[in-house]
Amino acid sequence: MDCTELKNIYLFSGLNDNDYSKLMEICKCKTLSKGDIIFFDTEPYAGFYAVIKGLVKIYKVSKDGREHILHLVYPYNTFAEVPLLENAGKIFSKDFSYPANAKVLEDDTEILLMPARQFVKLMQNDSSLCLKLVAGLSQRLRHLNKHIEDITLKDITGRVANYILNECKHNKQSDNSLTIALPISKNDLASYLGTIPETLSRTFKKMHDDGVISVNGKTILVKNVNKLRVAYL
Amino acid sequence: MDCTELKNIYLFSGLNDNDYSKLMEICKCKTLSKGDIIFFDTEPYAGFYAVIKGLVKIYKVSKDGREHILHLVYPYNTFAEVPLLENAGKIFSKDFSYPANAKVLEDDTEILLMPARQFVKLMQNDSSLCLKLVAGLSQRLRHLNKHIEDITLKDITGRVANYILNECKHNKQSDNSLTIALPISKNDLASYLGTIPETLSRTFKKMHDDGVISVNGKTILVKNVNKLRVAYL
DNA sequence: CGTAACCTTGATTAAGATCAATTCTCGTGG
DNA sequence: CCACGAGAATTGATCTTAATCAAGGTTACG
Repeated sequence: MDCTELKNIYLFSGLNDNDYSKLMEICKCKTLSKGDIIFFDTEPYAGFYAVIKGLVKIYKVSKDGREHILHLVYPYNTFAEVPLLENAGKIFSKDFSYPANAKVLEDDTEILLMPARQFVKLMQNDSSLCLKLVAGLSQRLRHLNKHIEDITLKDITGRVANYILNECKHNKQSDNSLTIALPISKNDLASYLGTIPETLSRTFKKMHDDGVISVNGKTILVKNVNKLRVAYL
Repeated sequence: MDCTELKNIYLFSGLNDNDYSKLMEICKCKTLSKGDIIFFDTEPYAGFYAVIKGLVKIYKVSKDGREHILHLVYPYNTFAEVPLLENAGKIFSKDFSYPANAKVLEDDTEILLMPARQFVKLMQNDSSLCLKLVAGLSQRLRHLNKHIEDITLKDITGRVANYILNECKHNKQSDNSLTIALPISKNDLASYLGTIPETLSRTFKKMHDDGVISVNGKTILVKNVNKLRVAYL
């Protein structure tokens, strides 16, 4: 792996070359397969990660075994920074564990590990890196706030419509009809939206019957973006 | 107001005196009454706030008028930092608006405004402040993650039990029976827990019938902490 | 006092979860 | 290349939870 990948990581974008070479020195690259566990929420904290290629899910399991996905981590995003950054100012202890579970969703997923102690040192001596972190964390906070809003203020149909509309933003084509490809299984999507596969399936069906979308495997053809927005959201 | 109050703000704790006097220079103090609006989510962003005394709620309103409380801000906590910090690195634009609504819940609430532009300058030239921000933001991120976990993985009874148990932590007394005072109306508590007053009332009633708690106005007598944990959570 | 906001209680309804049964899809080994 | 089996997805029937609707009761405060 070369420095280019580091530069693409949003949390690190716009740093100078000196910073990058320092980061290069301390990070460790791994290639993983679908289904691999990166960490459990019981494991001692070793550092945070960045996804270079592939897809990772961060999830929690409730007492009765139900799983809820907190984040889907796409390339060039980082995860599990919080325990590190929250305690960087203080003496760093070994008692921390990861805040959730992380599992790989695609084959040939490449991740970078940033070991905790070394990264803290770097951060404390580098104010531009520090400013970057402030910005990156704030962005994450905003996303999380949005997520809470979505799951508390919208019903399932609204959440699904919202999800589809967001996906549309990324790959915009002709204005009133386009296709999106689900990056995850419908099971996982259901969990991410705070529901179960059966309900998601029924919701898709209802939208299909309303003539708004048409679903084929992991491909969704959005027939009427406007109606999607107006009718459900 | 004196510097002591600034030092008590968690986001700023442990800075040196030079930092405090600089912060003092730029911040503005206000005293507000119950029901006052601090900002709406439509207003242009002016800076972030710290609560010195009293209580503030941060909330969103859904399309059909339902309100959901995202945070309750207690003294020495800050709110609305995200838009500022997220964009500190870039040129600061005036197009931002606040991410949610903020309303005062108690009379004689004192808040501090940190004007955006001035604070950004300060932050960019002060690495210890910057490190503090990283830690503070991370903590917030953790709280939010916890909140998501709570509202997605637990039913209402579980959320209420969870809330009570958390309050118990703060004012711990004898181990198996104690009282807590609700800092907010039951309406607001319901909204914070992602439900409505009727359901909250019924949940309290059920817990009372089970002999676990006893509610009198804003005072809750927890009769059996253990049962609360084991039976509902 | 009197009025408004807050709280409680009951009856009803609706949304979504659960349970159960099939079908579909796809990767693997014969 | 086909067959098999496992996981994924769909569908239907039923049940549970919590929201809604409606009506009193209580509290706080001018």
